[in-house]
Amino acid sequence: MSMPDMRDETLGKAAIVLRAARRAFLAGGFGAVSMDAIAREAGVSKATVYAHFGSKEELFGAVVADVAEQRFGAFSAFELDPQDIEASLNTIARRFLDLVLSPEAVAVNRIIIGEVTRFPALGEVFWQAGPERNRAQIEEFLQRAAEAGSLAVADPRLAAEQFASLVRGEIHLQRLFGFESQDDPVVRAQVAGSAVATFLRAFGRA
Amino acid sequence: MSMPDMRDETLGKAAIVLRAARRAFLAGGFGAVSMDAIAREAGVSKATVYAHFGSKEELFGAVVADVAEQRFGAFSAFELDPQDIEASLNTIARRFLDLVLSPEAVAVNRIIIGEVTRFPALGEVFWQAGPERNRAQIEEFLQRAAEAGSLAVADPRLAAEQFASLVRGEIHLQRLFGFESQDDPVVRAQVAGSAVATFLRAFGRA
DNA sequence: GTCTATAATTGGATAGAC
DNA sequence: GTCTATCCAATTATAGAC
Repeated sequence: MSMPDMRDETLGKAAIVLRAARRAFLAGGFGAVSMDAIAREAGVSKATVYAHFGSKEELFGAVVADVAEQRFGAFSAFELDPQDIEASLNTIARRFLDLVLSPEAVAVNRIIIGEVTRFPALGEVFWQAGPERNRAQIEEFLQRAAEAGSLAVADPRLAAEQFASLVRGEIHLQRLFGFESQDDPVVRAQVAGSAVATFLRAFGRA
Repeated sequence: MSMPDMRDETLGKAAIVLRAARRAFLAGGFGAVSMDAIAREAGVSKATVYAHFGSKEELFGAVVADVAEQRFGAFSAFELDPQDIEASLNTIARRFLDLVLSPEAVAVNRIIIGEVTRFPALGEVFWQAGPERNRAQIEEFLQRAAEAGSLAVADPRLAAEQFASLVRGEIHLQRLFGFESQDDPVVRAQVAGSAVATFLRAFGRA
């Protein structure tokens, strides 16, 4: 349970530690962050950290679970109109891109990918919480659009995957590789627009 | 300089250490591998390791440079016929997919992404050595295909990015997240084929 | 250059008082 | 539950002999 709006004073020590650990791990990864550093940043002793979390691995797992519980993937497409197909796809593309390029999402992705060898369970958990939810949302909309006759989509699941891949494009991978450039909204809108244009050439009705 | 075919006896100690470090880092990442382990695996003393590489960071950087130098990205598309567009695109897609899904490529990607916060320079180096080369190869072919009248591509660079994104698809990200499933060639051929089909619907002439 | 042995430090984890 | 103080193992790095 994450309580981002509460002041430290009203939080239990466990929550304070968890919050500090989250900041630290997201910023530095697993290996580069020590329990000493977390305790220091939380303003408690290391013994207190261990009173609530049995080990560094356990604390790390709790952080990941906490982040995942915030429903990273959840962006909705339910209210969008399948008739106005180009505008709706553009909206979806922008929401999706803003989500996957957000600093916190990038940080979490980096950590999971970097530590999945050491913590094999994390990959699946996070895939379900993130990309899988996103794909489901997109698929739902494409299904509706196909039924409304706005798109020629035979396999909505595959089309949703391809749409997501097109929108993510190179920029997502670049971000994972540490490129901080191209952060301006203009580039994002352009990337999203190009992806939608290509998708519509492949699956559009007109 | 990587000399993968040479026996240990003919290699200098530096090369032996580098090779052992490469195996170790690729298997376990940076944080989980100790200099002791590398020295042991190389069959030399730790002092010898430090005689050739000043620090763990420096050794890690040398490994990354060594891997990058093998031209990870280099797959060629020069000999493919732009007239037989579908077959050629399928060949490109398969080569590209086989490359990015190869265990070594996945391992390197994981490490770079996981450690880019600690080693900011690595990201750019590897991007140039990998994805950028691939994109250039694809772009060159699309350019030729456009000139031959096989494709309706206005912006070859953008089209190459979109082609690469479509082919990589979800499966690449899944692999980075640790999914070892779907490794059979049938799935790969199917993924590549779907990507090419969608790409051709968007950019094909017929 | 290479080894053995060891220094120096870090970092995960705990004991014991309150 | 929380703190101070500490233990202990692992790890980076180096000294000194050959």
